[in-house]
Amino acid sequence: MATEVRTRFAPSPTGYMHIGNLRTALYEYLIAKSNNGKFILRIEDTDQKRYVEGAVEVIYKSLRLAGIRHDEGPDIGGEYGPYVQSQRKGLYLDYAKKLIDNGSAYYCFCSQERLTQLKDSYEAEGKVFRYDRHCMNISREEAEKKVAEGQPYVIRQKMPDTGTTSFDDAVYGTLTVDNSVLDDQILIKSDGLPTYNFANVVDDHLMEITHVVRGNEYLSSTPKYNLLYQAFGWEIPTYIHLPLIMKSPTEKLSKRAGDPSFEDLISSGYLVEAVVNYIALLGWSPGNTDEEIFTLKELEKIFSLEGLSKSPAIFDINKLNWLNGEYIRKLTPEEFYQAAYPYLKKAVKNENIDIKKVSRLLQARTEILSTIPENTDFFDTLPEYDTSLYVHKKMKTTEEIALESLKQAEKALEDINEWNEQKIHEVLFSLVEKSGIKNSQMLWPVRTAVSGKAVTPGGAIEIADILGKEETLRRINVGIEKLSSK
RNA sequence: GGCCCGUUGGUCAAGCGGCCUAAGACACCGCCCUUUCACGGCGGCUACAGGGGUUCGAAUCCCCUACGGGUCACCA
Repeated sequence: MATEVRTRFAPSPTGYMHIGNLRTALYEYLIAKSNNGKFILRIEDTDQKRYVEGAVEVIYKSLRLAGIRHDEGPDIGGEYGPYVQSQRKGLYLDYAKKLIDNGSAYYCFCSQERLTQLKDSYEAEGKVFRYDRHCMNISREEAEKKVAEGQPYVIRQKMPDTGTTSFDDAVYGTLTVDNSVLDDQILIKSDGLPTYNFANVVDDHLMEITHVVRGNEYLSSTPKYNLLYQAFGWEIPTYIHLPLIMKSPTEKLSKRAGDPSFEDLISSGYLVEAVVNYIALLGWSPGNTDEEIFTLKELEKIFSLEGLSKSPAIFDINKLNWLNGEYIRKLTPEEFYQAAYPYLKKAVKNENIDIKKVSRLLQARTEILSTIPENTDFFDTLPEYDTSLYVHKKMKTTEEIALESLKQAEKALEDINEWNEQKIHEVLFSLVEKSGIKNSQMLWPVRTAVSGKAVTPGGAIEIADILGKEETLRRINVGIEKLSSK
C-alpha cells in the first residue's frame, strides 16, 4: 500500500487560536482527509517560559468547535505518542547525539554574554549574525568532559560552509539558498529541551508525517530542516508553505493589534460554519467553479494543493459578513431561533413579546447575530424620537398626513377583537382604500409610531401584531400626541 | 541591510502561451420588487505594478526596476 498521507497541526499553546493558525489546521486537516489520510495534533511546548495555563484546552476546544477532528493527539492517543513535546524530552537529546556522532552537530559552551557581544559586533558592522563556531573545534573528549562536569551547553547544527541547499515546496516550487547564510542553529537548548526547529524535524519523522504544512514565515528556515533530514538520512517530507493572512496590505492579522481570534468571531455572532468556509477561501480557491459556499464535508472532498495561492490574502470582514448572512438564511427557522435566542434576550425582556415571531422577522435581515439587540430593542421600550421621522418623501408622508393616518388607525384598530396580522392587515388596508391614500401614507406612520425608529425588522403590521393591541394603541397614541403638540 | 518570497479591480480570486477587447464573488452605485429595512432579481463601476526581452502570439515564459511581505533568537 502506498504510504498514507499524514499531516499534523503543531501549535504551541499560547492560549489563543489565531485565525491564521486555525486556517493552517484546516488545510492540514483537508489535505489529510482529501487523501484519506490522518490528521495529527501535536502540542509544541518546548518553550517553558511561554507556558500558559489552560492553553491546550483552548486548542482542543477550538478544533472541536470548528469540526476539525484529529485522528491522533494528546487527548485521544495514537501509535506515535506521546503527542506533547515536553513529554518526549528524553528522546531529542539522543537524536542530537547521533548528529554529533556523524559530524553534523557539535557541543557549544558559549555564554549568553559572549553571544550577545558577538551579535552586537556583527550588528555594528552591519553584517548578518552567524555563530562564529568558537566551539566547533573543541574535541569530542574535551566537550564530553565539560558536559560531565555539569557545564551548561547547547548543541548546534553544523551547516555546510559552501554550496547551496535546495528544497521543493508544493506551492512555491524549488527554492535555493546559499549555505553561507545558514547559521549553526541550536538544536538542544541549555535547559535540555529541543528548539522548535529540531523537535519539529525529529517528531515529524518519528510520527511519519508526509506533508509538512505551515505558514510561509518558515520558508526561510526550511533549508535547515532539509539539511537535518539529510544528516539523519531520513526521507524528506512534502513541504507546503501557506501564504499569510493579512489585515491590510501591509499589516499582519495579529492578536496584539486587537484582531479577532476564532473564539472572538464566534462569540460576536458569526457562525462556525461560515467562519470555516470563509477562511478556507483565504489562500485557496476551488478553481474553475462559481461555487463558494462549502461545508467542511464538501471541502474534504474537493480540497487540492493546486488551488493554494502564493500571495498573502487580506481578511475581509465584509465578505465574512455576507457569507455569515448566507449561512444564517440557510438555517431552519428553529435553528435560527436557537442561535438568535441569547441575543434576542439581551434586548427583549418583556414577556409579552413573542420572540419567536421576532426571530422570524430577523432571519433574512441578520448578517451578524450580535446586531440583533440593537435592531430589536424597540420592542421592549419605545425609544424617544422626533416627529421628523414621520416625514418621508418617497412614502409621500408629511406630519399632517401622519397625524391623520394615526388617528384613523387608532380608531380602527381599537375595534379589532382578534389581534393578528391578518386582521390588522385588513383593517389598515381598508382604511387606505376608504380614504384613497397610498399604502405607504398609512403604513409608514404606523410603523414609525409603533417602533420609534427609521429602520426596523418587519413592517407596521408585523410589529403591531407582536406588540399586541394594547401596546400598539399606546404607541400610536404617543405618536398622535407628539404630532398634535407641534 | 543580507537572503528568500510575492504582485490580476477596494477585497477574495479564475486564468497555467492563442478560447482574455480577463470569469465569478464581496463591497460600492443604480433600477426593480416592496408598508421601512433586509431578502430576491437586473444592471453598472473599477484590474493583469512598471519597463525590457522570448514568441507569429504573453496576464501566462525570462530579465531588470518598483513596491509589499517573510526571515535573520538557547521564540515558535
